[in-house]
This record gives sequence, structure tokens and C-alpha cells, in this order.
Amino acid sequence: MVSINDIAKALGISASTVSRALKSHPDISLETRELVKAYAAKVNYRPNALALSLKRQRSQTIGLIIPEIVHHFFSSVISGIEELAYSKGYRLIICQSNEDEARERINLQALIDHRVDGILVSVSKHTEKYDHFEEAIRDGIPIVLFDRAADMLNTDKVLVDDYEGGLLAVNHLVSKGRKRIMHLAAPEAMSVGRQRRRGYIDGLKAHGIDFEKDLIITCDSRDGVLENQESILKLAPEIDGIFAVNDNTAISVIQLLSAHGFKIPTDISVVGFGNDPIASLVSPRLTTIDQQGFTLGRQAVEVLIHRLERPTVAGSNQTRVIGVTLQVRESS
Amino acid sequence: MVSINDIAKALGISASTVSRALKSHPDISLETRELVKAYAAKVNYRPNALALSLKRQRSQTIGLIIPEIVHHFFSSVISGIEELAYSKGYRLIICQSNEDEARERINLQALIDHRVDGILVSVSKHTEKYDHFEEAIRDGIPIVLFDRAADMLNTDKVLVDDYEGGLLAVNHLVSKGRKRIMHLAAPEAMSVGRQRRRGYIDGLKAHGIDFEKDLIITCDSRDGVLENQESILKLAPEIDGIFAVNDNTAISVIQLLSAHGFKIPTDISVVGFGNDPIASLVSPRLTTIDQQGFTLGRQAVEVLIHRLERPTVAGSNQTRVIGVTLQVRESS
DNA sequence: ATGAAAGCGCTAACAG
DNA sequence: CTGTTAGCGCTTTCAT
Repeated sequence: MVSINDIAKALGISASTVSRALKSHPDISLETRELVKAYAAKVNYRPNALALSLKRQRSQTIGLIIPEIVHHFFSSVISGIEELAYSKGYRLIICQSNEDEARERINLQALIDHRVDGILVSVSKHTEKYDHFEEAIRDGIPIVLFDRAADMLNTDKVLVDDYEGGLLAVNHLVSKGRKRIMHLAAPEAMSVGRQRRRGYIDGLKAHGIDFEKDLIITCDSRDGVLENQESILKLAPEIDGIFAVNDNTAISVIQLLSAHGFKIPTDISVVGFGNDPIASLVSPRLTTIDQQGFTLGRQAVEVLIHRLERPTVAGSNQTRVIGVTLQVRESS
Repeated sequence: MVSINDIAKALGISASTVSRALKSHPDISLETRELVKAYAAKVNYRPNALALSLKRQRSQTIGLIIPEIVHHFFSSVISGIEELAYSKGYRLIICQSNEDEARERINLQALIDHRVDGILVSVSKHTEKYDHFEEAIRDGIPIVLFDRAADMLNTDKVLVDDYEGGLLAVNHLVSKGRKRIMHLAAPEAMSVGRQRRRGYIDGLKAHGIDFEKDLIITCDSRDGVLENQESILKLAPEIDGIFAVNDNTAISVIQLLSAHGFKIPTDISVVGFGNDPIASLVSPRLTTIDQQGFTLGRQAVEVLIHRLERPTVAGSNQTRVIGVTLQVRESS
């Protein structure tokens, strides 16, 4: 790897001249410029981004902390982030928290140590204390939370309209004549799940349907469905609709119910959340709420870069909400 | 962000003493050590990784170029890479080539500029010339190719046993009494697809079945199936098995055939490749070849780090092959 | 038009 | 036990 100094020595001129010549500084004679450029090209000179970052106090790098990469929604978000970051000249350092608070803390610290210009994070499911984020925010590190945020955190956020998604799902089920709708919900602690549940409850209310606590079962995965199969099957004969907090859960419950003789959607209509590609491949094809991961990722970067390139006005945080849409298919 | 110099000034000692105290260098008196550490903790001192990298000529960072992130196999690979890299104290800079050669070149250059310690790459589908990689390899930049490699590239590789996968698929189909087996193949240019096709052909040969050129259709996606539906449907009555180069194609062809009255697997058995999660959710559940993306990712990092931490012995490249397994389900 | 020097944050060889 | 100095690669003010 040849450095500016190497070029300077080889050409018998000073490093500063080389530096300037390389960026076509008008002070440098055309002759020298050409000479330097030709030589640089010949020896395949490439500026050292590390040195530049150190000098400029700016790394043109964005850090990303994501709960898990192997997940259609999150990988779509990453793709959107990469896409826009790339086009704006930023690199991406990715860390995976694996839904683990300790790891999230370490990742955050590592990104700060690497002097990334800003950090994008979707909070881990099991994070209970937020002081690591609070401290970073207090220290002036630009942080944008996406999808999974925490109310108490005072920073920019880009969220999915989970509440609206819950409403849409319930509205749709009711419009199909469903009246006793079960909700397979995420744990209370998850902001995202809480909003979907709120949408569900308010959706019922809006149609004058009493919300029954017993119809909400905390169960947000394939395993969850298996663990709760007794309660689900016991309630099944009395219900006519299910809104599941995500597609996997919806698909699992459909399989469970089908295996026990229930007809979907004749007996029970099912709506999922996420519009995972599997939703349109299972049978019956799953009605679900589409959340635009790719767009969410792009917007998160947009908000972050906007913040990076303006003087940080304290207390002027923005929260963007990405719209959701209902995808009606065969399961409802 | 406080620096070592700041601490030195504040404490009225020299920067080098601070540096040494922080790493508990035995030369420094216990007293000073404690003093420095206490102060550093108080002001929340964090070493600047950029400065360290510049100094050490080592960034503890690995670059990754991947065709597309939103893809179950690739996201699994990324996850495996992240996992092991993290545990070995490396960070990950991720770039997406979007299957575009120009972008792949830019990504490679950017990673080199950032002085990553090594680069992991899965070659873009549309890359035709490999001189960018050749040059980097010649310059001594440690590169490990995974999944999609190029024969001419002289470096470490970690590959899926695609050939074996093709063999397994055909063996299985034959064992089910299938004799006229169609292959939905990737374009010739793709190394991965070529190997699967070779496995298919050799698998037939091994069972004394003549390989018929007409039974190979270049078609490796949902769109491909739609484009080729005429030829597929025309051949359908004469065949009794299909080996598709990937799960998506397999699922699409099942849908096409089912829609036209063919019974799967009674009339035609279908085997896919990849063991994407959708494979076990569609109906009929898809028989397929499992390729362990996560393991592949881990091994790629392992090989890279091994190379990073040894003196580079020229011409001693290793190629690791990750085993595949047949997952028998309902479609065959 | 060009060069010298300082500094970004850190470490390490060398001095004392 | 601690400090000085130089240098990783680059830019930029300030000379000349």
C-alpha cells in the first residue's frame, strides 16, 4: 500500500504538494499535477480512509445494531439501509444483538469506539434498561431508532404504523362478519407488539365489540403456538377470527387448526402481520399487513444523514411513521 | 470524546504514561495506574479505534461483499459470519453488490480503502471479468470466496457441495422410481448452478439413465417458470420427476403443475435446493437439499482469520466444502 | 507554486 | 517509574 509520502519521496517533492496535486488544487502547477496523478495511478495509490477519518473527525460510516439478520423483515430493512447509505457515500458497520441486551451494549460501545458518524438501532426484544442509549444520546452521538423503539428514549425514530396495522386487521375481519376475534400477541414489553394489540382493541371497540381479555393469548412464534395449543384449541370452537402478531404465528396457528378439523377461512378467518414472502406461498394464502421494510430502512438512513449534516438542534427530534397496507388473501 | 492527551493534561502527566497506565503496564506505579484509570472511567474515556488501526496497521475489521441481503441463504451466511467475527473481536463492514459487477468493483475498492484486514466475497451473478479480484489478491489482500467462486481465482474458498446436492436429489428421485427427470437449471455462467447440473447429469448416469438435453431448461426463478411455462407444460406429461436448482423455482413449478391438473408427487416428484424455510411450509411440503448457510459463514470467517493470523504462505490456498443433506418431505 | 510544521489519537523505542 | 520523540497517513495553515 503506497502512501502520499511514498509518492512524495519518489517524485522528490513534498507530501503536501502531492496531497494538493491529487485533488487538483489550483495552487499547484498543471505540470506537477499531471506528474503526480500519473505516478499515483501507476502505483495504484489509494487514500487511506482510516487516516482521513482520523484527520477529518468523520468516518463516513454508519453503525447498525439489529436484533437478528436472518429474518425477512430485518434483512429488508438492512437492504434499504445499505442501499441509501451507499448512494450517499457512507459505509455500514453491522452488528447483531441476537435479541440480547448485554450484546447490544457491547455492540453500541464498539460502534462508538469506531467513531461511526451515527448509529441506527432496532432495540433488542429483551432489553430492559436503556441507559446505554440514554448516555450515548446525551453524549451527542446521533442515534436513530427504527421499528423497535422505546418511548423514554429522546431521539429520532422511524416506526412502522403498528397500531394502524392492528386496526386494519380487525376492521377487515369484522367486515367479513367475524365477531369473536382472538389475538395472538407479543409480550407486553415489546413496543411493536403493544401497538398492534392497541390497534386490535380499538378496532373492536370501533365496531362496538366488547374486548374479551381471554381472547388475547401471549404467543408470537411457532413454538408459542405449540405451547399454547390447548388453550387455543379450547377456544377455537367459540371464535371466528384470529389476528396474529406476525406471519409465522398466523401460519402455525392455521396449521394447528387445520389439523384439528377447522376450516380456514370458513370456520375461522386468520390475519397475520408482516407480509413475509411465505404468506403468499402457504395454503391457504395468508391475509396479512404489509410493512415496508426496505422503505423503513431507507427512511431511517435519511433521517440519520439529515441529522448528521445539520447543526444538532437539541430537542428537535422527529418521528416518522411508515404506512402499512392490508393484503387480502385466502385465509380470511 | 476525551482523548489520552486530554487525560494527560488534566492529570499533569504525559500521554505515554496514561497510555501505559491504562493497559496496566508493569512499569507504571500502582498509584499512577489507579489514578489514571479512575479518571479515565470518570470521564468515560474510550480508545479511538481509528487511531489504533492507523497505528497498528490493522483494523480488526472484515469486509463483506454479498450479492443480496434479502435472501434466506445469504442472510444466514451473514449471520454466521457476524457471529464468529464478533467472537473473535472483528467488526464487519457489509456491502451489497446487488448482483452488479460495477458495484462489486466499487465495493471492493471501498473496502480496500478502509483498510479492512480481509475480505469475504460471494461473487455477483453478473460478474464476467475478475481482474479486480485478481489484482487485490496479487496485492496481498486476504480474500476468501464463499459459495459463488470463480475457478480462475487463486485464493481460499469455502463452497457448498453443490455437485453432491445434485447427485443426492437425483438419487432420491430415482429411488422413488422416477426415470425421466427434468432439471430446471441456472444459467451456465453460475458456478453454483453448473455444479448442481453436473450432479444431476452424473446422478442419472450412475443409474444408467440417458441424460436428455431437452429435459434441462434454464429457469431459476418464479419469473423464469412463468416465462417457460409452455415448454414445461408440454413436457410435463412425459416426465415423472423434477430437480429444480433452487426452492423458489421448485415451488413455482409445483404451483404451475398443480394448476394444470398434475398431482405432486403422484404424477411428478419435485426436489428443490436450499432448504429455505418456505420449503417446509408450502403444500405439499418440499423435498430439498439443505445447505448450511450459517455454517458456511462461520467457516469462511475461520479460514479468513486463519490466513490473517499466519504468515501468508504463497500458493497454499485451501478450499473447504460444506456438506449438504437431503430433506425428504411430501413433494417426492 | 511549493514546502515545513503541526496535529488528528495512539503507541513504542529510547532516554533518563 | 516517567517523559520525549517519532510516526502511522493525511490535511492545512503559514511561511517563503
